[in-house]
Amino acid sequence: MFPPLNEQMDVIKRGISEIIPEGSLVKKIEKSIKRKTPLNIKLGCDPSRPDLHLGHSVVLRKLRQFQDLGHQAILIIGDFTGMIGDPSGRNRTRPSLTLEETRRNGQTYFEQATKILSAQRITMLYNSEWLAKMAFSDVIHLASKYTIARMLERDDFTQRHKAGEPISVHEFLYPLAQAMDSVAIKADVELGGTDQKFNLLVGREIQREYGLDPQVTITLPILPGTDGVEKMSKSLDNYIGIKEPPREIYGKTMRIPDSLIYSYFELTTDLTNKDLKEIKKQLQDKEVNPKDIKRKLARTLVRLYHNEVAAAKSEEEFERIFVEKSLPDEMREFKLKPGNGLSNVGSLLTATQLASSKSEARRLVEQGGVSIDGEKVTDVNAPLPTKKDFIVKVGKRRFLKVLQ
RNA sequence: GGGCAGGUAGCGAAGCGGUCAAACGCAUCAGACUGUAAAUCUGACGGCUUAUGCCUUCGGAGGUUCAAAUCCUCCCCUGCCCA
Repeated sequence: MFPPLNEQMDVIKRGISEIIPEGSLVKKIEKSIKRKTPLNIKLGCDPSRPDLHLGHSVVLRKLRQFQDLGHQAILIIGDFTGMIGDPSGRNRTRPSLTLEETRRNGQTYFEQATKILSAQRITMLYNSEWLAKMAFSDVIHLASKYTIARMLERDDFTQRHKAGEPISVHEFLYPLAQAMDSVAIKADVELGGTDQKFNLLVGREIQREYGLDPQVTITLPILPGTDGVEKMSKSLDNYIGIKEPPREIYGKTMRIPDSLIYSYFELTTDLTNKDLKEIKKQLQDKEVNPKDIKRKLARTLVRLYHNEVAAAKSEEEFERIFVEKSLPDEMREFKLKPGNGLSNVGSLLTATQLASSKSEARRLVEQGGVSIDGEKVTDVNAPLPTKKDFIVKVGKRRFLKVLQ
C-alpha cells in the first residue's frame, strides 16, 4: 500500500529546505512500510490568522504529498496558545482570542486547508485538549527540560536580546508547548517553515525526554510576499489569499516582481522538475517577455484554487482592463438613494470606502486619480452626474458602478 | 529596591519652550514612464464643508507658562547596570 522508499524520498525531498535528520526519516519510512502503518505528519496551525495564503500553501502542499504517500496528516490548531496571545514577532501584544473565536478560526482554517489537503487521512486536533489540562507542576517539570542558554540560541531571541528588546518569560514556553503537541500526538514528522526550525527541533528534545522516538523535522522555504522583500503575511498586505476571487489572484500575481516568478512556480504550483527547468530557461532567454511567463504563473494559480474557466476569464479581464484600459465586466455596485446626502464626488468616495476620509478623497482628486465614466474629475465638490448609472474609477484598479 | 537611558505619526528616527501636524528614511497612495514588473522621476501622506482657518495627536494623569512633544510632579511601560 505504501510506495517504495526511494519513491517516497523523491517526493518528500522536492522543494524543501532541510530534513533533520535524514537518516532517521529513512528508518521511519522503512518501518512504516514493513508494519503497514502510516506515519504521523504534524503541522501546527495558528488560529489567530485564519486566512490562508500562498505562504501557508507551501507547507500544506508538502503535507498533501505525505497524504498521497499514504501517511496521516495531523493538523494541530494552536487554540490554547492562541488564547494566551502570542507576542512573538515583537512587543506587540496580540489580542487574545476567546475559546469560541479560536474554534471558529480553526474551522475556517480547516475548510481552507482542505482546498489543498486531501479529505482522506487527515485529523484535526486542538492543542487545548492536552495543554489546558497541564497542572503548574507539569509545566515546571516541562520547563526543567530545557535551558535558558539553549532557548537563547533561537535566532530571533538572540537578536532581540542583543538589541535590548523585551522577551517575555512565557515566550520561552511557546517552543515547549509546541513540543508537547508533538509528544501528545506522537509525531513522526513535523513540518514547518525554515523560521520554525528551532521550535521543531525543541520538539525532538522534548519527545526524547518523554520517552518517544524523536520526530523528524522538515523545513520548507519561506515564500516571499508579493513585495519581494518580506515574507508573505497578511499584516504586511503582501499576500495572495487562497480564497480570493480569481481576478484578485490573477492580478496580484501579475504584480509580483519578476525576480519572484521562479520561486513561486517552484513553491506554490505542481510543476514537475522538467517544467521548472523549462521555466528557468525561458526566464534567462532575452527573447521571452517575463510578462508571458508571469501570465502562465497567474493562470496556473487561478486554476489551482478555482478552475480552468476562471483562469481564462481572469486573463481576459486583465488584458481588457490594463492593456485595453477598458472596464472589468463585473464590479462592485452602489445604489445611490436620494436624500442620503451624497451630493458630490468627495462624499461618494468616502461613503463607498474608495477613500478613507474626505482629505484622502480630496488628495485623490487633486492628483488626478479619480475619473467618472472615463473623464477625470477635477473638483471634489463636483456634483455627481444625474444619469441612470455611471462608473467611478479610482487609481488604476478600483472600480465602482453607481446606480440610481 | 537603587542608578542610568528610553517611550514621538503604519514602522524606524529627529526635535528638547513659540517659526511643530512635527525634519528625514522606509512602507503606503496618486501621477509619469512601463510589461499593472523592477528601476527612476513628480506629488501626497492626522482629521475637518481647503482654509495664510479650526480640531485631535508626541506613554498616561495633573501642573507651570501668554504659549509645552519640549519645563515640573506623580503614575505606567521598556532596556541596561547594581542589589
